[in-house]
Amino acid sequence: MGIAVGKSIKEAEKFCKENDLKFTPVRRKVLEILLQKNKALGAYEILDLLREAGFKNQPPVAYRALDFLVKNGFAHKIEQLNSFVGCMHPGKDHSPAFMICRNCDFVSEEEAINPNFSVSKIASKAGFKVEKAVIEARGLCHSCASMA
Amino acid sequence: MGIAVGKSIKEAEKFCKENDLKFTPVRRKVLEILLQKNKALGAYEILDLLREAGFKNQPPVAYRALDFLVKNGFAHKIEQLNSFVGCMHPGKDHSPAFMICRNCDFVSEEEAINPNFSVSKIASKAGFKVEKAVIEARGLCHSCASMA
DNA sequence: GCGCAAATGTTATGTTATATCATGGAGGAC
DNA sequence: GTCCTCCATGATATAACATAACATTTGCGC
Repeated sequence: MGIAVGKSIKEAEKFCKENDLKFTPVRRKVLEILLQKNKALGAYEILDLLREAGFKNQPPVAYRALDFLVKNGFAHKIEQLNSFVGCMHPGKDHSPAFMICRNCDFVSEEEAINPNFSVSKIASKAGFKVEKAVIEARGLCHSCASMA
Repeated sequence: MGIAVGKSIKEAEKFCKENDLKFTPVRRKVLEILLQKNKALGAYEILDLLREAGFKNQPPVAYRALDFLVKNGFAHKIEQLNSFVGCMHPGKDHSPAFMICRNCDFVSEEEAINPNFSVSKIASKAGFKVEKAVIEARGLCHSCASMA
């Protein structure tokens, strides 16, 4: 396990303790899987990895853990891929924007907050009150672009 | 049929003629459905409406027509809902941002282009080359917000 | 008419996600 | 400590979304 993964897990543990959330074994394991793989994984891929690790592997096992992680900011869903990534900036209040490489599937999480723009700004013109914004770009990551 | 719907259909027809695209009956009908309903529809809802209109209703019928419409800019997929909307600004080169009301399911399409912001700007810091950006906000539309 | 390419018809299946009810386990009230 | 409640998990089933693969038809240039 990378050291960064261990650190993130510890932070999640601490956050849960402070907020009366139960960081159960299956939730911890799913977060470890997401952080270790460091790419977008579908629920059923996660399920396979859970089985390998000795957990039960019916779909609700993965979806429940993922719901928990997403709801509490430890992971994000990538809507375009119907898959999930571990959060790179847990704990902090943030507006993520995801960059999804079409060649290598790597997903990087950037901060979308920008004083010049915001989805809210577009929205307010339309009289719309934003509660959650999804920003996902598809394209080529630096390393794949330079190979092409 | 609303007059605006007829107008959009005519524009689509013209665009297809000019670009050697076949605006076949099923493609036309799906676009009509999307424009008339003026909200996000799942492929299987569209399929039901196609059947009512006398078309075949196996899944590929809807998905193929939707692929055509999305590819050519006559419709968009709303990733968060796994559903589709007719395009409000067809023909023009555009970067849509969608506002999805969680109360009434109405989806409005705004223009996200802004020279100062852009997903590309966030991306370029990350060395990422954007080919397509998905921006979808969830929240409350003006009319639902004022009722609350 | 013939041949090609694209669209449609048709069957089957793959993939993603949730509903529902049963069971278990930790922690508080008493 | 025991009972109770709440939430998590176990387990089964099915719903919802999407595509693969191959056959058939249609429109069009020659």
